[in-house]
Amino acid sequence: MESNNQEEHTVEEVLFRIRHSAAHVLAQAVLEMRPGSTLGFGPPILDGFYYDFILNKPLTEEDFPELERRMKKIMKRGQRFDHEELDAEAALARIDEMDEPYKREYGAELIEKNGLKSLSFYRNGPFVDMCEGPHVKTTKDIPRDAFKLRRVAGAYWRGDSDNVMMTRIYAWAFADKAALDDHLARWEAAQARDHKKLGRELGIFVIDNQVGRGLPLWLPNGTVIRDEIEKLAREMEFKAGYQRVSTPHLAKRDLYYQSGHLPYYVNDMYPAMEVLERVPDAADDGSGDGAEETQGSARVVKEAYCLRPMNCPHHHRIFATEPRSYRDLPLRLAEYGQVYRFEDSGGVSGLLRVRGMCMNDAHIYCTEEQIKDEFKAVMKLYEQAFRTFGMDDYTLRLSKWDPEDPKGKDKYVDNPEAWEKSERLITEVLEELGLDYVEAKGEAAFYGPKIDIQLVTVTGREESVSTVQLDFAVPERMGLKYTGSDGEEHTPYCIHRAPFSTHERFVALLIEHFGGAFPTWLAPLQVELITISEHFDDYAKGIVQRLRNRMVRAELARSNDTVPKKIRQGVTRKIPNLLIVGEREQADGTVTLRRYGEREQHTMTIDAFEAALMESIETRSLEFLLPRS
RNA sequence: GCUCACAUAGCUCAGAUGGUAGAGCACUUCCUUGGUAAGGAAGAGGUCAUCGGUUCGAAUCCGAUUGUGAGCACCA
Repeated sequence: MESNNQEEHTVEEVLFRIRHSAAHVLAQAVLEMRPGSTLGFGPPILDGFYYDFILNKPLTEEDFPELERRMKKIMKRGQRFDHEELDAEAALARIDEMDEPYKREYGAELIEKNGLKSLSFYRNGPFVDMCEGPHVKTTKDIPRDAFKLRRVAGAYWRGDSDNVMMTRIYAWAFADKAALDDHLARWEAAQARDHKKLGRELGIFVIDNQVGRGLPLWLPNGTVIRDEIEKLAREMEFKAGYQRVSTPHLAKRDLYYQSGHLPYYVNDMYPAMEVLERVPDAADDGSGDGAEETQGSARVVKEAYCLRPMNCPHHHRIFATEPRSYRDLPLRLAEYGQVYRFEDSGGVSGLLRVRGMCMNDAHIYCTEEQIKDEFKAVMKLYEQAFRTFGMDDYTLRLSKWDPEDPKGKDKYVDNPEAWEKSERLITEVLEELGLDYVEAKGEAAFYGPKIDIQLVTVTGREESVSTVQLDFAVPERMGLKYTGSDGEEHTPYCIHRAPFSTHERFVALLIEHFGGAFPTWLAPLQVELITISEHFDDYAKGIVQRLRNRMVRAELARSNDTVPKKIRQGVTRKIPNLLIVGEREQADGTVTLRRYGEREQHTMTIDAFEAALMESIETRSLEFLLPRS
């Protein structure tokens, strides 16, 4: 796998040229099939390319075979890519000639805003595109058997939902057929790990539309996994000095006005539940102002409740229940709290994007001097958590505010000084811990900067899993105070953190991470007993009971099936440990272990198995530690 | 929310051009008591997502609604 940088760069550049050129060929073929259509952007991407169009008649995936045929024909012709650089005036004239309004918009912007003196065009055969290049020499240099049209989707012009929606055609493209085939095989293997698919197959969760979109029902197997994660989180938090609290799923709407959440969140919240009160006629002046008229009386909103979109205000109220001293800080309040967010319908998906979720939440109230140490402790907690699951393929993202964002006033608390200070503190934490991270401008919470842990799902989407956020704004809005050593009142800082994310998102990622084959400590069913025949059921039942007495999730496979079938079903269910028992085992007081994913079997005494099993569960081992024979 | 596609048994899917449904797995019963990835037989299971329209007749054609998937936007 060793390769020097120069070589790698060359390979990447070749791929870039191929994909970029193939995109032109796609556009060319689309214009053949749909003359008069308009072009958007058509860049190379990670595994291929796409091109955006305004089509005058829709294209669907059914048109792909013909589109691919036309593309191959163009490639066969070996049209030369000719580069042409036109000065601003000539360039705009050229685009007008092409009658491409979106290219025109972009070209004009490049000239006016970016101050380009000239624009670059590429022509191959009859097709001209405004484009920076570079390209391959001729269309023959695009391998005809290494691309595949993938999907048609909608995409807003320039990624702005206020703009027109274009039709985007995605394609895979590689340097040769082997690379494409390899990619397709990988992609299919990834689809098999999709948490939505495995979640159903393994009985982890269902989403029932009589209950509601984005509101998962956790089945018994999924609930076991949640419970195990929660147990781990509680242990880690207890050791780290957290205290647990428990608060309701809703609160009066006014609480969110006071916390300042409402203006930022109103679109993400379920509509408030309003409790109406009947008032006499006289009270209604007929204006209908907040009142609803019903025969002879009017109803006014007496109180309104919101399903909470976050737990913090509840915890803040707990902080406020008694006078706090600096000696009480840091105060760490933890709760697995259920929250509800009215996610846009198009975004809801499986367990990764839901409308009801249970968050591994905690709020750490501390002084300014304590921020860095608390942040560091939280970062270590993450690291430990992720290591436990063997997850190391993630990136840290330092999410900052964007002072230049035109919508900034609606997105962020307006306090530049506090933003700068808190971002500096967090940056120092990352630097002092020696952690690699990327910065993301404009991704901060409204109340402060944060560090997010970003994971890539099997379907290739990047998701935030865990988050640690520094909040310099809300405690003040909530009027939280503590008495400092100086005898004066001060406002605490608040650190919001969720190392285990939400159960929904975390379990989804764990399913994909383990491909549904969970380590023993996490597996819904840890041990299944398989008897050679019914005669050994009593022996097996004794073992099941013995394991259950130690809180091991063990079951006896039903005896009517043949041994090969029971094994097949156990493997299909991805049970980590199958124990086969028959005459030999009964006679010797042993069990024969067949581990998931292994064909080799290990016969050992019940005692030895139990000891090894308990060891791997208690240490939350990713492997099963076989006893030494 | 937007674009496109899709919706048939618990699951995975088949059902050209309109004539009211089929397989495998799972499930139930019986036979089988079998040493490492599917033993055999029988049975039960469907208002073809919902509502409306076209038609003598709709799973099939049209429309709306709901849901799902892939993208786009959003993602505190």
